[in-house]
This record gives sequence, C-alpha cells and structure tokens, in this order.
Amino acid sequence: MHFPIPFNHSTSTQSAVSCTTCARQTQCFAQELDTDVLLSLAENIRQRPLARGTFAYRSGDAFNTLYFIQEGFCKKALIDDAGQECIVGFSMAGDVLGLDGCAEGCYTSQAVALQDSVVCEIPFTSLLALSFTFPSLQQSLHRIMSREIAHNQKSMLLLGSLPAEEKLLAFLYGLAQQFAVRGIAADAFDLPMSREEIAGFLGLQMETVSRAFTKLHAEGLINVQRRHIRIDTARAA
Amino acid sequence: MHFPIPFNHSTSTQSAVSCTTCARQTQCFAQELDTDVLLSLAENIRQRPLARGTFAYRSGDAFNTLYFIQEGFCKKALIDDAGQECIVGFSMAGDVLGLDGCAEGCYTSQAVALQDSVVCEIPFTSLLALSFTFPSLQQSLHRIMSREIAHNQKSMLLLGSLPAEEKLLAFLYGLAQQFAVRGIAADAFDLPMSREEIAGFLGLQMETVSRAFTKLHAEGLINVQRRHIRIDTARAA
DNA sequence: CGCGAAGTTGATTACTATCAATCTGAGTGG
DNA sequence: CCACTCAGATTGATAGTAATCAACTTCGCG
Repeated sequence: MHFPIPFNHSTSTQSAVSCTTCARQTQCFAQELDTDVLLSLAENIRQRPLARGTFAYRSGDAFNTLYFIQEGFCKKALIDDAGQECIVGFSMAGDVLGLDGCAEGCYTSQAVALQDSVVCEIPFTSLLALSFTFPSLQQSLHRIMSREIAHNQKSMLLLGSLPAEEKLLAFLYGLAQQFAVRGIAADAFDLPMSREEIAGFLGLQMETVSRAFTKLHAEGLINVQRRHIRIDTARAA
Repeated sequence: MHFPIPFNHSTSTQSAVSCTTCARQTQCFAQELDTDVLLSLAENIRQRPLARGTFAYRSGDAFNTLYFIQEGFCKKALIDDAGQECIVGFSMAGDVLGLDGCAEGCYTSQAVALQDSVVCEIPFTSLLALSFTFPSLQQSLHRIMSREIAHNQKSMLLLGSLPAEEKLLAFLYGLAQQFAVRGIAADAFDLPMSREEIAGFLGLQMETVSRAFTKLHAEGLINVQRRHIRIDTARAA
C-alpha cells in the first residue's frame, strides 16, 4: 500500500496517506516522505516512542536528526530572555520537527510531546546520503522546509493585528484544516494543548483565551466543553 | 577575492564577505552562496535591478526563481483577508528571497524593494542542477532555508507578549545586528522602511510606533531623527 | 511658496493584562 | 463509593496599554 520509493513527485495532492490498519501516519501529509520505506533503507533511521511531556530535542542540542511525527502531537517553543516558554508552533502526525537546527548546527527551538507520540528519527547525514540515491528525496526536503517557512509566515499574520477572539477562531480553523488534510474528523476534536499553551502561541494571556472561548461559544460560532471543540468547518474558507 | 566554488563549508563563520571596491554583496552572510561564481556557471542566472517600490515576486506567481539580494532592502508581506498588507519580514543584501514558493509551486508571500536594489535571479532548477556538480551547494541551500525558519521563529517571539516599546527596541537591535554581521555600521543607520511598515511588522499601529520612538528617545536608549537612528549596539546582547 | 506624504502629538475609547476568587473534573486514597 | 486534592479552566473587577480619530508639524519637491 505504500510507494516503493521514499518520495513522490506529486505537488498538488493534499490528501494524507496513512496505514489502514492503524492510525499511524507513515507519510508526510503531502506524501513527500514514506517512513516505512525510509526505515527499511537505513539502519540508523528508527522509530522512537515519545512520552507525553518529554523532549524530542532541546534548544542548544547539537543538530543531527530530523524527527518525523508518526503519531501524536508536539509543541515547538523558544525560551525568551525572561525564561518564559514562547510557543512558536504545533506539529502533528505527518509533520517534520527539527528543521531549524540545520543552519547553525544546533537547534534553536525545543520540541515537547503533548501526547504520547511516536517519532521516526532521521539522521540528517543519512537523509543526505539517501538523497544521492534518490534525487527526488532532496526536493522533498526542500518542499518540507519551504512549507515550514510559508506556514510560519501565516502564523505571523495570525499573531499580528487581530483581536483575541479572531485570533482564537483563526487558530481553531487552522487546526481543523490540519486535521481535515490528514483525514481526521475536523468538525469535532479534542485540543491536545492547554489554554496556557494556546495563549503562549497567540501572544495572549490564558484568561483572555478562556474568555474568547466563552464568547465564541455564546455567539454560536463554536461549541466548547473544556478541551472538546465542535466547529463548523464549512466556514473555514 | 572570491571563493572558486559557489559554496563554503564553514558553518561557524558569521562575518560577511563583500566586494572591497563596491558595496555590492556577493555572498550570503554566512558565505554560503557566491553570486559572482553562480553568475559565471549558468547562463540563466542573472543580475537584475529592482527599482524602489517594485516587486521581486507576487503572491500567487508561479515559483521558479530564488532572489539573492546583492544590494538594497526589501520587505516580505502577506495580504490578509481584509486586503491589508501584513509584513512578515525584511531582507537585506546577502539574504535570499522566495524560499516560501518551493512547497506549493507558487509564492505565498510578496517581496517589494524598499530601496533601489539589485537582485541575482537564480532559477531553482538551475540551482538544483548545479547542486549535482557541487554537492555542497545542496547543503548550503538547506542551511539558508533552515536559517529562514529559525529567524521567523525568533520574529514570532518578538511579536508575541512584548509591549510596544520593547518590541520596537528589540526590532532595532535586530536590525543593528544584521548590519553588524554584514560589516555595516550598526550604531548609526537610516531605516529603509516607514513607520507604517514597522508597525505592520510588529503588529502595532503607526501612531503607537511613533510614540514608542519618542519614548525610547526620551529615555536615552536610542537617538531618533525621522528615519535616522543612533543606538548603543553594546547593549544588543 | 504651496502642496502632499510622512510623521508626531493629543484626547478618548476599546481592548487586554493583571490580580483574585471560584469552579470543574480527573485522579487518589481512605 | 465518596471525600479529598490539585491542576486546569472560568469568571469578575480593575488597571494599564494600544487603537482610534483628529489635529498638527515637518520635510521634500515641483
């Protein structure tokens, strides 16, 4: 059921491919990496469980590995001058972590699992070596990094200039879209992160996020019960 | 005076290399690309002047080119739902533009020159072709993209959770550092962008930026006269 | 000299942060 | 099975900050 080579040329496809017998994600959501194939190609490409609350990597660690999330949910964060954790993004099954480390030889961010997760560890040198045998793998990496750049730019748009309520709504629609792309129910889901973590990402305070949830609920735009969200995905542009 | 090959393995070097006879930047600030060499290697890698106010590329344009800024200054922006231009970053000589287009086949942002500039147009396919001959060129590209990711993450930290005055100060220190890395005087410089553009980047209103300038000046942290800034770079951590 | 774009300043309103109290639900142990 | 506990979440009151609207200033330019 998987492609015989660890890459795929299609750029337009946005649908996810996952194993039918389990929820485990084996391909990047644009089908650019197939971990089943990668695992079979190199000895040092391995799966590793990542328990809730543990780090995939920390800021300052020497960079040598990319982490492909097969199962679960992670947050990416920077530590600011005040020692405060500032969340710069969330990643889910099918995403790749650690792309920021390549430039300076060490990670500038840290990644923590918000759920018990499974990552596929891909030593960067192995990936480079494989990309000689499979040239399109190189281009897949470019696309993955490029998508990260484009995605971060959109996040910056979200952070600037929107009032709290709209920030939160846009954030939820964004999440729903991520789920939809992966073939997961997008109109009802459980938030993997706390109010505080949402606040940290949106540049707000926890209380403001909570109030925004309450208000959006009252306005009928969403349905909230603690971390369970129901949302009308048809509106999500 | 330039490297004989269009790439360089050093990762630790942070100093810039520019032509001694002119202000033109020929190498990426981490010495990863040398445009003089690139220009000599492929016919379709060309220099192009970019007049103030003109686009390097627009959102939605088909992606096929990276733009290496040799001279000048550009802003990168997204257009939000309200048709408002939201600035997601500024780029200067030695930076590479257009990295966000690789993923989806079209640019998701737009880039506009804030000064009369000169860019080196690098067709992406040419770059890929060259990276077969010069394998390290591939890794240079990875580093450039990775740096963009790390840099955007830091920008997100700037946008979230800091009050206006501190945002502006951090922005100015960041700019000063960019200048310093390139060997340009960093303790006194002219801002290439308007108050409104700074506001667009920092997620503030123009008036707030203006007030923040006034206040920082009054506090003696900076010296402002319209667009001319003097700043104590020793404090810039 | 007048014009217009860019920038500054002032007054007021709207929004968000902050501090504090309370509520809820999951997990724990008696 | 139920009270207890505690972290996460909600709500309220108030203070602080930035947005908004408006007037004014400065500078470059024809």
